[in-house]
Amino acid sequence: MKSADFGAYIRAKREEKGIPQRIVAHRLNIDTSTLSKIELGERQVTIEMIKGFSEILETDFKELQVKFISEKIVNDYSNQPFFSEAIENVISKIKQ
Amino acid sequence: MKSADFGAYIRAKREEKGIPQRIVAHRLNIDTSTLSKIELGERQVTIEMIKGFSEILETDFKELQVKFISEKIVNDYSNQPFFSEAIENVISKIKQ
DNA sequence: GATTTTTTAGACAATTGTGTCAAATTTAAA
DNA sequence: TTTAAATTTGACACAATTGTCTAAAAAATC
Repeated sequence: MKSADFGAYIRAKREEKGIPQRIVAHRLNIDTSTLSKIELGERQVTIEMIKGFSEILETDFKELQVKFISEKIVNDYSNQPFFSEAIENVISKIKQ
Repeated sequence: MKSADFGAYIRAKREEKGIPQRIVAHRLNIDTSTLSKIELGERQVTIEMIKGFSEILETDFKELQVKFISEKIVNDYSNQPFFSEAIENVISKIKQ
């Protein structure tokens, strides 16, 4: 599961705002070491962290949540046969 | 991650055909103990197993694959805020 | 250039999930 | 009902992943 994508995105946002890892890590109750690894793609971002990231990085929660979930799904399954059919099937399930 | 759903489905198909776990397990190179736990939802079905299941249970691969992936996605994320938006976003990514 | 701050790296223990084995239990067949 | 087959259970070793700690390295500040 490569996907340093999201971690890199977080880093970009953080540097944009000029906030050190120390501050973000504190908000998330994690070590700076862990955050560093997250940004480098060596640790997973969990969905529970998204709200915290959006708040401390002043990024729209909806946007970040959508980005996180959709990238995760694509990373996990897009190379699988019948991926698009599976997504269509998800939509069918939602609409019920 | 409850989701005994897929395991139960496998079991139903297997019993429909009257095939003992022993046979299916052998085809998948796993222990009957592992298969039992899979059917009971105590072990995960991996996507690598789907092809084998479809062959030994004489079930359409596409159908099983779609069922597996879509159920996994729904189980993992459907209770998250902006889930449907995330799925729409996946579709956007696919179409590129 | 020295000092402080930030970031990274590596080692580690803790946690979690895996498949297998052997034995127990349940089910089916004789 | 015995016997045999099928299924389940629990203990276990093994692997993968996690977050933290300490110290090193890199970057920024003075």
